[in-house]
Amino acid sequence: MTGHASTAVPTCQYPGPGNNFGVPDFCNSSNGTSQYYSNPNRDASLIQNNQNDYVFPTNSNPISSEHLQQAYYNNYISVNNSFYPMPVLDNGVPFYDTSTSFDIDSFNQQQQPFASFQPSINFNLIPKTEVQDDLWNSTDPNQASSSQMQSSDPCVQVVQVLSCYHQGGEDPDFVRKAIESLVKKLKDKRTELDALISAVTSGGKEQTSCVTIHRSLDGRLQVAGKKGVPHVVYARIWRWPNVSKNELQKMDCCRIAPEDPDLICVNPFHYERVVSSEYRNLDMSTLNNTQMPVDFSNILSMQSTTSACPMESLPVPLQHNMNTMGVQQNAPQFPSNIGTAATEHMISPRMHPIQHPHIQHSFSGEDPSFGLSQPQVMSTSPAASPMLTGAVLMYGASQQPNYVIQHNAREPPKLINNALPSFAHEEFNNVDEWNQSNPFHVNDDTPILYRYNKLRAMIAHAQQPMSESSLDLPDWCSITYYELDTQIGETFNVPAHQEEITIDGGMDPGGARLGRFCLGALSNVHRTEASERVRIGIGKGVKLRYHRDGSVFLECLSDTSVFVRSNYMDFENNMIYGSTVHKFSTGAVRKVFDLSWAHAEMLEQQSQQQAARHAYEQRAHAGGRSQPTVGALENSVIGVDDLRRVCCTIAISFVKGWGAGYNRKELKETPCWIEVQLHKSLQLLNNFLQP
Amino acid sequence: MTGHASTAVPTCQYPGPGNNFGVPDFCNSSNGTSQYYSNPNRDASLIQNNQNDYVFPTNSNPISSEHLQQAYYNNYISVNNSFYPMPVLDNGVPFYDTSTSFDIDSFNQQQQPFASFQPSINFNLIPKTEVQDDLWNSTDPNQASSSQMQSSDPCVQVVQVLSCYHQGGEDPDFVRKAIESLVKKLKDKRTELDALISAVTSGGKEQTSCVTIHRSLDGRLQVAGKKGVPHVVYARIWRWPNVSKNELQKMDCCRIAPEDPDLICVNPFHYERVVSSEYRNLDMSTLNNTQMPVDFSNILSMQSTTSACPMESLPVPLQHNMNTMGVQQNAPQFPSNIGTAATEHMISPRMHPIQHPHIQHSFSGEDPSFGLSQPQVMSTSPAASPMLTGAVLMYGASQQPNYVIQHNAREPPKLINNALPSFAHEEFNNVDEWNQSNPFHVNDDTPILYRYNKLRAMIAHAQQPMSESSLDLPDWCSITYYELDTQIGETFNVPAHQEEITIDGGMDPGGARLGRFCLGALSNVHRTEASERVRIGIGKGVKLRYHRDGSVFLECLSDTSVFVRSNYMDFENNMIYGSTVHKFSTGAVRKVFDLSWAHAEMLEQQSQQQAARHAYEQRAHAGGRSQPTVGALENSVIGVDDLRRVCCTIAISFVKGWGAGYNRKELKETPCWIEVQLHKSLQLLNNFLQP
DNA sequence: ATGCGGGCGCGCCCGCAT
DNA sequence: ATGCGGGCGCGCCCGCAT
Ligand SMILES: [Zn+2]
Ligand SMILES: [Zn+2]
Repeated sequence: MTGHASTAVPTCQYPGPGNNFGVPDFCNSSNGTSQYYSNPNRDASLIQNNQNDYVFPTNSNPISSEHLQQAYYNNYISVNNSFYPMPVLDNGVPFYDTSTSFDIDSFNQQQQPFASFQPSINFNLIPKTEVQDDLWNSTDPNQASSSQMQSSDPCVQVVQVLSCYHQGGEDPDFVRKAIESLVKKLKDKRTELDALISAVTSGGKEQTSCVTIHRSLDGRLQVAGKKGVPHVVYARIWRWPNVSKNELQKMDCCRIAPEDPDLICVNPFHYERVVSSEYRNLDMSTLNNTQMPVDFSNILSMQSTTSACPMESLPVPLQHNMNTMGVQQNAPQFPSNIGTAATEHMISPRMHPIQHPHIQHSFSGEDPSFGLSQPQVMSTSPAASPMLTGAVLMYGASQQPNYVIQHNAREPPKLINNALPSFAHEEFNNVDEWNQSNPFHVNDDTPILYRYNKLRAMIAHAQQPMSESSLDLPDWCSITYYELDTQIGETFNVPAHQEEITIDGGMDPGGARLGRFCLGALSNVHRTEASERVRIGIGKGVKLRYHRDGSVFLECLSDTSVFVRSNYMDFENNMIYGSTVHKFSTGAVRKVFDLSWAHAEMLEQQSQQQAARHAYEQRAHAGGRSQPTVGALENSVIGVDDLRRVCCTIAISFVKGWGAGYNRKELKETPCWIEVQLHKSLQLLNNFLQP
Repeated sequence: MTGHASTAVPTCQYPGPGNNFGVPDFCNSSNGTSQYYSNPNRDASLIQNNQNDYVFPTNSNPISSEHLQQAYYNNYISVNNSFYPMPVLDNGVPFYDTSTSFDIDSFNQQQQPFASFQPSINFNLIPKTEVQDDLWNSTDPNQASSSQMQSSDPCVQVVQVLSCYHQGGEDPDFVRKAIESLVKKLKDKRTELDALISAVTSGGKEQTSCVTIHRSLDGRLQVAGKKGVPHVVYARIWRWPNVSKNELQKMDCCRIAPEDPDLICVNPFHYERVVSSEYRNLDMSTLNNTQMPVDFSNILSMQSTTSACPMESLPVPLQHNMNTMGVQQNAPQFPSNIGTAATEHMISPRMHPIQHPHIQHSFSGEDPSFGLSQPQVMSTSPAASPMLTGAVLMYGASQQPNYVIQHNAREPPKLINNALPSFAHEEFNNVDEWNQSNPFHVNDDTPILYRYNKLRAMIAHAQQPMSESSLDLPDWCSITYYELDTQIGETFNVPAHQEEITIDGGMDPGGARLGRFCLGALSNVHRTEASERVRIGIGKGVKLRYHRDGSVFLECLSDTSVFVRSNYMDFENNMIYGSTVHKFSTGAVRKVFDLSWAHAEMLEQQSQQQAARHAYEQRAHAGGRSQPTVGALENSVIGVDDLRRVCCTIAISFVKGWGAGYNRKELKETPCWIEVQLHKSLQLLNNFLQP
């Protein structure tokens, strides 16, 4: 990465001798009978350069140089608070900064090597977006329809430009056809087509007028044999790949009423994504059933952080049931190897630790995390397919956290970005502050925040998940003590009536009766020096308090800090699960678990998996051009051991932290730590896994 | 075959405990909201028996008992001069004879063994119609659409009845859906649906009113994704499987004008098949080109009747070109094994000799020859697929002829059916007389007569095929003499200027100069006694006269009869190629060859093969449910050695005949015979085979 | 020009879930 | 009831052959 100013690099490359990236002059159509753009001067915002140049309207809100500098880090230009791929420019001038003309020749000579006219770009940094390449260089005979559009047709150029901005997550063939269809519908409505181009290419930064198409009788359109609601289709293409109809709300700027019988506005920036109303009245009945308590000792015995493949220790039938969260029994045609395959493929870290929130490694152009400006990444494989719309936003079990949130007594949490080089460490008093200070602050546009808001809505409108049947559980949690990756001593069960438990460095082996789990009494012949030293520091340890609503609070009693893995706390702080270590200073008390959250998370996982299965079956049924691989499905579901770790456990390391900024990468490298298994949540999970 | 009266057996079998084959009562629909047949007494022609019986209108023209007796021979009922499969009846009453009721239960219990309730039928005689079975017992998931029709829906029963009468030659899935679609369109037009049922089940014997459906804007409908003209679609299903739009002409009885903008009549018996007008102005330019004469010695050297696989002696490239009549070079994706495979598979006889014109062995229900009442059968394989719509109607090279037409001097030809037992030998003065005497006389409904009429139209409107270039041929024919299956002596060439040639038993080896081919001069050390005796009987032999229009006349000069294979004469007498031996008595003179006919035949073969190739490619492209086999294609094309034999040769056996009624089955078993190769026709054939 | 054949989307229809 | 999703045919469109 060179230090001097450079331009962004697009995901779609237009090699060609021309210096500009342009749309051809619509006035010079060789087809005299075409009604398309036959008036040479109908729009004042158009500046005509020469007969082959189409000049985009000058962007009224040029991006500041500091924004461009930020964008420089990862070769993406940020527009409208989101990252977008930027078309190729070789004049050093950002695309939106001035009136830049597109050269038709650059479209027609894609065979020339890209480097020949882009010498200033370090090509090692250019993300290879294979799907995009397929889009343009496809030799698929199924794409014959696009060949009907002559390359001389200006529609084709517009389609190609608009295709550059699609957000991935859809079948490229579908995206192409959908854009082709839209452009065709707009070709006689020049103003609206211009509005669409401006909206999309500016990423919504420009205020644009409505882009309307005829509304069909049932409000759906069909593209490539697939039906969809128009504004949802195009919102998915250009804004949120996985948005659903219920989540889209018209903004005030849109002049077309939602109930307009003739027209529908498909301007993707005339809609905002909101929490779906479908969760307002969420049915939590699965929690209130009074079915007999089941034996979930198998789940309890799982050791996701210490076993290389914890699923292997389970009985085979349970593995099948568990790994796909009940999907298996509903889909007999489901590949039978999905169980173990998912466990192995999804949890293992596929991603290098990020170095800076703005210096993300970019993956496939189809990756839903593409352009995500949150300081967080997914555990998803970089080879993720376009199907990966319901991907799990979490760190894998052995991925190192990049953030620390410091929890001091009587102080708000403070975020420390340990992924930055030490001289650049940033500190924010809370996530909101961090967001506000972030020049690329996004609102609800990122998958993780959207997802968390959805969970909050579910939690807010759900009934109390603490049903009577949970009173049958003899213990509310069990605690396992580890030194490094080895369990020391027996798992310690905390009975339901003992709502407070202290885990300390004491030596009393009978402390259980007094609500104490004395780690000092546990012997380890292989104990390391580091563990010896840390055990001394445990001191008064920590206190866990169990509330009747199922929530758990943690208080640090020790003189030294404890470091906590609590995915509920990640959620509360809008951090991706597993991305953050929560540092508890002496006296700090925080809620480390919430049963409603856990239940909502399980419901959402189930929903995602059903959607993934549906998509898989759909594609498998459709056959032909985009046969999904099993891998695609694997990537979109979460293994049950992940779910168990996220939803049903808390881990506490004494004295020593882990992750970015610490010597130890993983929790299981810390000298002394405990994992708390929360039984009510495990029971919920188990109920989900029942047929 | 038992001697007592029996009922006909259908191609589709309805096992079930009920005694009747019926359509359920439409008045007792369980769905109260259905508008379908909700008026219990709207049509006086309906007689209600019980709530599950639908009584068909009594046929006003019951078939006479003698017709039924004829039908008894082959287990098919003849209606309207054609054979139709007859639904299962176990009460001994013909379906059309009285008001017979259908029992819904018989449809719903197809799992019971058929024999258990049809004990009076000799099941060895029942043709196994696999395609029909597939239609009813299909477990193809692609046919899920039909499952949407509940078995309680009376539409289903009507569809099933109507499906029984389809003529084969179409994709069964398509047929089913097409009938379903039609019945659905007619369900609110009770009178027209009744008319359709009457028309189809009576095979047109009943005069029926128009059956109309809405006419689409472009006049086409779509069924199972395939578009077609409605009346053509249903005419193909119920009358002529391979009919094309141009061949269908509205009859006077139809009340719907062809140009009616709203309605189209799909009553298949409101149309007649006529010779397509597209042959009226047939382009015979291929004959008039003045291209250089080509070497067709390869064709001349072929000995189709004596070589087991004559193609093998040809150079490989020519084999490829010849076997598929130019299809090969136009279809690079064509299976490369079609060449030799076609030669072997199509020519060998696959059929047992027929015993009686009305006692045909029935083949697949999809076979286009199904129900053919002409005293002729095809050389087509009995395993012919439904694709076989352009099948070759001819006897194979080694199939024995079943008929003799006696040609006496100054008398019209007289047909003798030697396939009948001797006590039942029938003699007719000509084919027309035979047809008139035939109670099942058909008009143009049989493929062979249709085809021949088409050829006649082509001949009538074609230019004279005798182009100037043919004058370049040094010889107008060559003659090969055989004893049994062995050629004796050298092939005898007849120069173009020598328009008459006599083949006699003389001994003059220099007779060629005088226009004589003296067979008596040819020696054979292995000569059999039979050949010795016959050679004595050759006497003055035969005289061939070549006319400038390319036709050839044969005169029998011998005191004994000669027996002639002349496919032109077959054509002239409406006999299937190879089905007939033409017996020439002394003094008889007949035209044995016509060049225009030969050329028309080649054109038609080419057309058929192109259609077959098109169909093959279409299905191969479509893939999925009805992938055609290479065999299906093989069956629809004729090998070039067949074409050479049919179009370019005449064979004459002295004294002894062959085929049914004679001791010798095949020509090559006769003691003394000659084959005449006609060079102009061979040149035409060769031109067809040029790329 | 005209017919012909095929691709594909909206309208219609239907089943399913809630 | 209502929404949702999907099947399938007619209308529209287009390319090709003649
Ligand atoms: Zn709008
Ligand atoms: Zn009619």
